Amino acid sequence: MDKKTIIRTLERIALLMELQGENPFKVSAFRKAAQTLELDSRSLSEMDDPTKLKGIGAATGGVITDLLQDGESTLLLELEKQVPQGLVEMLQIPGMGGKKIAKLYAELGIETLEGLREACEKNEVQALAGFGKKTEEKILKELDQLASRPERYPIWKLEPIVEHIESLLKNHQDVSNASVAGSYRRTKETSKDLDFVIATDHVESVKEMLKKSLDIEEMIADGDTKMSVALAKPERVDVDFRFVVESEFASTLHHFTGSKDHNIRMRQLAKEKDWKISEYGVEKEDGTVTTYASESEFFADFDLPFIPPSIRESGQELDRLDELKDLVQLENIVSDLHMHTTWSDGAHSLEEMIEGCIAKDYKLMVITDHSRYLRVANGLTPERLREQNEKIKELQKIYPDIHILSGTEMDILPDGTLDFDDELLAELDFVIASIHSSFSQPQEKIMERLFAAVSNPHVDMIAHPTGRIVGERDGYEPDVEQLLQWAKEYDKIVELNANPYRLDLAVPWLERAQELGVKVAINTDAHHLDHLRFMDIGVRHAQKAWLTKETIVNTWEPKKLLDYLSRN
DNA sequence: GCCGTTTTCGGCCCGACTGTTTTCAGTCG
Repeated sequence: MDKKTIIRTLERIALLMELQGENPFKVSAFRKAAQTLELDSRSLSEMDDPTKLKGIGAATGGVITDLLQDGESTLLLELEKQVPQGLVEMLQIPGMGGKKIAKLYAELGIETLEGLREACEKNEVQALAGFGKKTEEKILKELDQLASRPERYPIWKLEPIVEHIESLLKNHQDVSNASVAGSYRRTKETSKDLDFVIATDHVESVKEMLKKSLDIEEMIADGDTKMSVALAKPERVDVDFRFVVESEFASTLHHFTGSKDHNIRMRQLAKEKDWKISEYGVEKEDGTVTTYASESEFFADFDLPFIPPSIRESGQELDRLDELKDLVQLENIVSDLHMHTTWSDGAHSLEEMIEGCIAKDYKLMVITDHSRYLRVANGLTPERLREQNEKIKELQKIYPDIHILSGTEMDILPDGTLDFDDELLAELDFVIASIHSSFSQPQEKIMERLFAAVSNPHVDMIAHPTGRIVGERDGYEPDVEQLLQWAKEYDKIVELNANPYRLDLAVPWLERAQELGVKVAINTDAHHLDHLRFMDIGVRHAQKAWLTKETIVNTWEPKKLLDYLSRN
């Protein structure tokens, strides 16, 4: 029996109970028990007695005991018998929760999506108490859309939408403050919808502007303080707008940035002081409501430092405040170790990229164009690479304020050899190795290729180690644990590729890398000057794994990094 | 269902919106 199975069982029980229309507090007790186990970093065998944990009582503890003893839970088996499978799918329908689904099942015997459709078409649903004509119509409409709508949208699809909406808001005369909130602001890889908080004294005028400027497929809600729409283009994504007055902006932004668990922890903190947090401010013990000019002031009122949105997740961030001072920040970044120029498939010249990095106040940069194997990307032959190397040396004299290193992003070929020989690699300041081909090879072969790179003395870093595209493809699925072990053993850097398409490695692997003491570099892999801005997303992604400045080599001063690179 | 020393019963984070009602339940975040 492993911890994951226990957690999944408790969550499944909660879900099935919800579908029975159970008391929501009872349902959440099972969810909380699952979360308690999840948040405990110990494995099951390291735990003395999991049933003694706070939040686990007689019933949830009984489930754990059952699983440990018999490998199954009688409670779950019982529930699975009582609750038809099809009810779980009904939860995907917006507006349908446990209570309504339980009622439809109890009174009309509806247990599948198809059954629900038939009942609606026969107008049986609107006859139930608590249901009506509109509910029935809405269910039918949502059933039609169910198959076509993705559950979550990757960050790179949302980014242009967010930029567009933020610019609309910031350029509107009646908007004094506006920000995206929700999981997007927390830099989650994917989001279910978008949330915006808007400070204004003229809600109607801002709403009118948004209705006119956005391509809206459906108005989901249209109230005095909140408007929800489904966009038609470029994605059918739901967007929520919350309107507040300027003085409430900071606390509303905090509230709608979440996460839910972070907010619950904050509310518990407030409760200990006999205060009450709402999105409009903090109600003190004497009944007065305090508002804040910024989130920093809000946290300060609780004697807390500013907690970056990226780490507001499990609520456990409040137990790790002493680690905040070491957490990597954008202003700590002094170099970018992976970028392309017109020499291969980049859009800008060497000079332009150098000036772009100087504009970012970087102290060091590495030019890493593709190697010859990557024909589609105009990969450099050894001759052209040597030529580029010479050119960079000349440019270094023209730009003395930044260290310009000569590097390559060298392909690891499908047969497990490297694209350049050791003699050439030895002439370079920095060598990246990466896989761009034959993703579908068996893991064993992929690992053979990665080992060839890691074990080569000239290779400094493995770029985008899994080849994944967020929300699109899993990449070549290497044994990342093994790769990280090798990186430790051979003292190599693994990349956190900051391009929002990639964000590779993913957060759990970054946590593991730091745990093992493996060095990480956050790089933009810029193919365009504009891509240098991805550093910000990369840093926030790194924060989600609680990576420290020390772990991230591009926070290091040039001397320290150069010393490391000349270690052999 | 779980918790707790101002509690072993009564609250559990809190508020907006919709659709159903005719004062509120359900859902959502």
